[in-house]
Amino acid sequence: MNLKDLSKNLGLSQTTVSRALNGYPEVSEATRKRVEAAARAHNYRPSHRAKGLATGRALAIGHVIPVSNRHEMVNPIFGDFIAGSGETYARRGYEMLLSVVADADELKVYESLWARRAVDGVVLHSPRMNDPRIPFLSELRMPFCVHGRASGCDVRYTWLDVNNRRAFARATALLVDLGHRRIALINGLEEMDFAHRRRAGYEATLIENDIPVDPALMASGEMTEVNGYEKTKAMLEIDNPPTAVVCSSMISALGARRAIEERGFVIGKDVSIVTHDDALSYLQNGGDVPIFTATRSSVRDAGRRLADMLLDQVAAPEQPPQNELLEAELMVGSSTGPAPRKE
Amino acid sequence: MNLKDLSKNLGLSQTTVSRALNGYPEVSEATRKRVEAAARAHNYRPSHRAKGLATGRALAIGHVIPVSNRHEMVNPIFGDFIAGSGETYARRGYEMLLSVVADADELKVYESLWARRAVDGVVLHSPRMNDPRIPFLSELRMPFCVHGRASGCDVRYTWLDVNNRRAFARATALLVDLGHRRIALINGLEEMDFAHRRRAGYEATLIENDIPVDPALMASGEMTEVNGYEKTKAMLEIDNPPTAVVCSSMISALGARRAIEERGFVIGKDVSIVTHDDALSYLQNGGDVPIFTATRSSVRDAGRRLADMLLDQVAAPEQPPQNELLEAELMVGSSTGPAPRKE
DNA sequence: AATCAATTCCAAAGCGCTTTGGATAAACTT
DNA sequence: AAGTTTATCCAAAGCGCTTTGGAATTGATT
Repeated sequence: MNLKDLSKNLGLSQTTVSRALNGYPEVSEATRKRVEAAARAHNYRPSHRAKGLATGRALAIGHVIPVSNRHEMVNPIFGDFIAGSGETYARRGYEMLLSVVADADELKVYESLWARRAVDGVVLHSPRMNDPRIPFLSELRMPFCVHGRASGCDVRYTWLDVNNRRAFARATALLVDLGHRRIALINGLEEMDFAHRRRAGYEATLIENDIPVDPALMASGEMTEVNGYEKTKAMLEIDNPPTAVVCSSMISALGARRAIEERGFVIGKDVSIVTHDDALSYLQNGGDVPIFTATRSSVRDAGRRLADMLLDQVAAPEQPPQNELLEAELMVGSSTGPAPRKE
Repeated sequence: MNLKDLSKNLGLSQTTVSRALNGYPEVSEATRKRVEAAARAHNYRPSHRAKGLATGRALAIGHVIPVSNRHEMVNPIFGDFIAGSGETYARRGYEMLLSVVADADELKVYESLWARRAVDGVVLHSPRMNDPRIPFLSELRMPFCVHGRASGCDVRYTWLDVNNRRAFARATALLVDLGHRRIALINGLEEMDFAHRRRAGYEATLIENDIPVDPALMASGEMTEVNGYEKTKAMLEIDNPPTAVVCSSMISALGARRAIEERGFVIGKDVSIVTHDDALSYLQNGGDVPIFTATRSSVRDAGRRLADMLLDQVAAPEQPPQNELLEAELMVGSSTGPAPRKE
């Protein structure tokens, strides 16, 4: 059933039917009701494609998922983030288009999406420092919105980020307050902007408290269980090992826990853990009492909000870019305790 | 830059340019070369939307991601699965459209996608037993492909599945061979078809070996860390507790490990674990030696293959449905060992 | 020299919608 | 009664592509 058939059926012109369905005022209430009823009865749905052609808008937002060609890794937060933004798109009548792409080809994919007018805008994931995608998209004049930020990019752009620096400063401060002085950092990949900010927060707190920043206690890598395990394990073997670990993700924290327990230590007693928790649906941080003491910020909420910001920008491209900084909440669980006394 | 401009630029008709670019034979090689060069020079990309309108095909495949409204849970395998199928779509010139939807509204979304001709077909995720979506899509005559199978559906349809029954039979047999007789099963949600098959494999092996099937040793639930932990913990507290656990996912297995170690037991000595491993990129099962003994089947490969099967079906809808059953490989890691002697 | 087939190209219609620029009829002013 | 609004509707163009049904040109065949 298409517009033509429907209007023929009703004895009206396509114009009138189209206007009736899209809420234009130049249609009497009586005919509008009649049209709406007929549309429902015939299960009529306007073709998204034709609508897009006619209006020049794609009515779709692109998400380009970079698959790191180093480790073929898909960011585990991705599912929850998409779930959040998907809600917004559904509510506001947009489609979500996904492209999975080796990160080397990413710029080409943006260009192609835009040239074909396949989308009205894109969400940029996992920004790196001085991320080349940001000036590229700016120059393309394609609406976009970044999940995170990129230090070193001087153009203005829309972003939504967690206050990573503050979160990790607070996490570290909590451990310092508990008497820890050998605090390790298991961070994400160094080139990622969030990792950079987290480290800055961690270092700032150490320095404030006159604790030396020791490179031997700082590791970075993909946020996998195995990486968390290996980095923690290595650190526990050095002289003067850490009594506490700050982790960049629940998954690395699970690895850290394995390394610690494998060595016969008790979490929260011999070695404490604080981790960042993205509130992933399949990795809830325990029940009433969190397993891990954590800085928590829901990535699903972020997806919801970010999609709204992007759609706003698509609707009004001349408006100045919006920015939003979310604060993580610090939840104390059972993985932290006072630093063990030196014997 | 659109077709019209490009053809004007070349002094050719739109017909010729279109044919040159789409590889039709009624164009001389010389003009084809010329057209291709010009297209590249002007960075011309045909509008996907207009192409779709003209051909009647959407050139897109839909993935409807059900978000369980019970637990707001996004399936963690989703990211890797999408990464796999995305590769196929990119290679074959299709887009991937994602709809995130509360599972109660799922049928409506399929209907809408099809009525609007927004997609040429859909991938059906997480089939349940007697899944109503399968007859629904069949009746809609919409091409679809199931990741998994659904017992109790008598219509023929295209699917790709892991041999879950065999995998879990082998996992259980391995434990029986090691002398275990109290073997627990931490399964996914009972209404899921894969959980049903896994349980069937588990039970069959027990019965074959004259081991009683004890309901007290069988649990099911969402495959989260917390659920794995709680179910395992509860089982360890009963009389005659299990000496081995078969888990439905790495994530539950991490929870099981936590419960076991918390009680002071050593994995692979006091209690053994075998888990199914979907080979998720962020949850690799260790390095050279697997952490967990596991039945392994890459969900990313499944995504790649399934997308190919669906596109084949879209291209030739009259062909009979294809089915593919993948065998999981059994990898022995350090989480299994002989059953402890009764003291 | 006329016919035929093959090659190469094109004009125009059509996909399903929106939107512009009226047309018509009814209601209101002067 | 004539002119002016207002409310309601419509015909047709256009979005950017594909595809049908020729037309023009060339070379080969009788």
